[in-house]
Amino acid sequence: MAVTIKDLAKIAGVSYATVSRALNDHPEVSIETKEQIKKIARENGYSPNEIARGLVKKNTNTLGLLVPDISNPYFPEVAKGVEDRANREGYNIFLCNTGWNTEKEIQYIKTLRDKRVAGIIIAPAASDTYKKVKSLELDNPVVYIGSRSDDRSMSFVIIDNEKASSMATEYLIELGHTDIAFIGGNENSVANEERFNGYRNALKIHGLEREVHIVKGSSFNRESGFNLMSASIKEGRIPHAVVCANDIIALGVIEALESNFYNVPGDVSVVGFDDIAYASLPKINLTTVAQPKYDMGSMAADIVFRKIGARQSGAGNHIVLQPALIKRGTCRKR
Amino acid sequence: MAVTIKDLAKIAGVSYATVSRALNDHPEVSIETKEQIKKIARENGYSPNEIARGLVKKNTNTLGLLVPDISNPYFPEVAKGVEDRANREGYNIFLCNTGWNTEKEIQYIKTLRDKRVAGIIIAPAASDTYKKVKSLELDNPVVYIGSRSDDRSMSFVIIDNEKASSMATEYLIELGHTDIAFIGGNENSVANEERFNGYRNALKIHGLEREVHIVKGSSFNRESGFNLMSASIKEGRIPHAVVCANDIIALGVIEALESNFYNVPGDVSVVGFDDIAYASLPKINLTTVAQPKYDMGSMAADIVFRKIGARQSGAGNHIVLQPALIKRGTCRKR
DNA sequence: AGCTAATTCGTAAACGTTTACGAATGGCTG
DNA sequence: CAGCCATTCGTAAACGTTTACGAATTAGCT
Repeated sequence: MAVTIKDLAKIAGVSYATVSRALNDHPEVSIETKEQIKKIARENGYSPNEIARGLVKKNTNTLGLLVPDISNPYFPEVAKGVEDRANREGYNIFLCNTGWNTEKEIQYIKTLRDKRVAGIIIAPAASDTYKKVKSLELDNPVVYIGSRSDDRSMSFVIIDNEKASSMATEYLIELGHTDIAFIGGNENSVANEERFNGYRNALKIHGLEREVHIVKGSSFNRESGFNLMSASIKEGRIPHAVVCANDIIALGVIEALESNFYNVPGDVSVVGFDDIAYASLPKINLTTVAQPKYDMGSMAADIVFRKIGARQSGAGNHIVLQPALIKRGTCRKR
Repeated sequence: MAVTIKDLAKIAGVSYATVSRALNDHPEVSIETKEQIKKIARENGYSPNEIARGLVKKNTNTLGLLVPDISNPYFPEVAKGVEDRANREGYNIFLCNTGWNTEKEIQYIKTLRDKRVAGIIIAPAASDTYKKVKSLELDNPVVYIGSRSDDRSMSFVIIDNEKASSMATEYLIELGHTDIAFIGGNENSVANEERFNGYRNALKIHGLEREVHIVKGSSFNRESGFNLMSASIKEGRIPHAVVCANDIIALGVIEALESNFYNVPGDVSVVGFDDIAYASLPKINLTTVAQPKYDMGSMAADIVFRKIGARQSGAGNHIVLQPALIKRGTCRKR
């Protein structure tokens, strides 16, 4: 159907090798024939078959990006970072929404591998993502984003979740809160665990350990935050403050508190995590810890490209960026 | 580097055609050799080269999806719809963020064409997207999502933007507002235009035409909404109500109003468009018109697959879904 | 003129698959 | 036992490119 390089060759009266060279601006073809061939290509609406080209060049100009939930405003931001960076290199990205499901993750990674993507960027769904991926023994460079495994051979770009969470918790402690709860997201998520650890460590350091008020997480979404907080309220457990594993969880938590006539921050202080765009709405005004989402995306892509350049896989690249506590309106002195 | 079908053939002591057939479960190879070959494939970590396969099968199992701004929560939702539907067919999707830029759109489409995607789903950036795309004379099936051109040969899945906008405007009129403003998004966006027309028609029908209070749009984002409303306020133009081309614009509008000490809905009623997830937050509680975002995505993918099945391109498929006015808390009787 | 070197192009192989066609083997029927 | 069909596999071509190698032509130089 589509016009190929051979068709052009027939029209131009040259061999198809010459056509290929002309279109790729090789020096060993004369200016005139180059012009001629390019003209013919234009006139016939020729479009190079990238997949044929990819076969011989062993390069698909394609990256894979796995995110747990593209509906969480955190991820579109990193996706943009990845894509913009990839674009500068002429690469496209496969977006894969894993739904916090490691099965689906592996499924996706396998097809990305079969499609011979040049690299894979993973915002992992759970802690066993790492082993599972490792067991795949991929040839493709992989870089994790948002959380890390302790396997130093893997590359990642993260913020120090634990420290960030500690910062948030200590801020709450400074404000005079002692009964501080943690409401988590997916329990098997590494980021969730790190954030929980940061929270607990901060309490421990300030001698508040016995006050730890854990609400086990379930999912990184509004409903989960709402339900967990509601349940806690129903049990009569009303903490002074709550640190949430996520901004959207925080939104659900606030929703639950206020629908039970607890004022935020009047009665309960709340701090989120991620600083999604909607956290800064005056009506929301959520105190939270910010991550450089876009930059994390572009840096992850950057690492992939470095790995592609350097032929040997080499050691893992590790980038840990600084979080920032954004003090807004959902926390108050007690 | 990677193990190929020929390597497996050598190990198994059969021809590589047999290997191919075995791995694809062709009937003409005996059960035993099939098992044998599959075992060898597993042991050697064989992964089929999809791009080589794609070359001969002329099929990449890949779709392209163009969205203007993945950061607008509307688009991740349709992206999910597209992706989930595509996944059921074993397809992956290239996500392309066009930034409301038709140049970038065309650029993307060209590389998608070169990469021989099976189909392209476009949430167009502007009204001239249609002609530009048409002039590309693509072989790939294309379906538009979110807005249509009058060229009936093109496929699309949309809601009736004009009607939806009319609904919203009439609701405002019913509530007793007469001075109703429209704050738009990107001016050359078709959806924006349709929504503006719906607004104006509603006013006309109710004899309010002279009251039309147009604030020309600039972009589909919060800053734009904020700036336009702020400017209007600065000029002393405080409408009774404002219909926004977008939820995030509405958020910006509300922000501007309230930071100037106008109460919503006490002083000014506001209605948005899209019903993004954050519109339903109690603190936001935005009255808006909802689109079945996820379904629109999956239906668009559906059309693509139908087109792939039917060899001839055929007529355009047109799906127009029903919007729903979601009455929440940002509108009040006057 | 004769030789070398540069320029320009064509031939063919390769990338890793799928698949049409044909060949070999074996079993069955009459 | 001849003939035939079914089963199972191999050979080779094809998909649309890139590129190493070599051939042909021209130009430059002595």
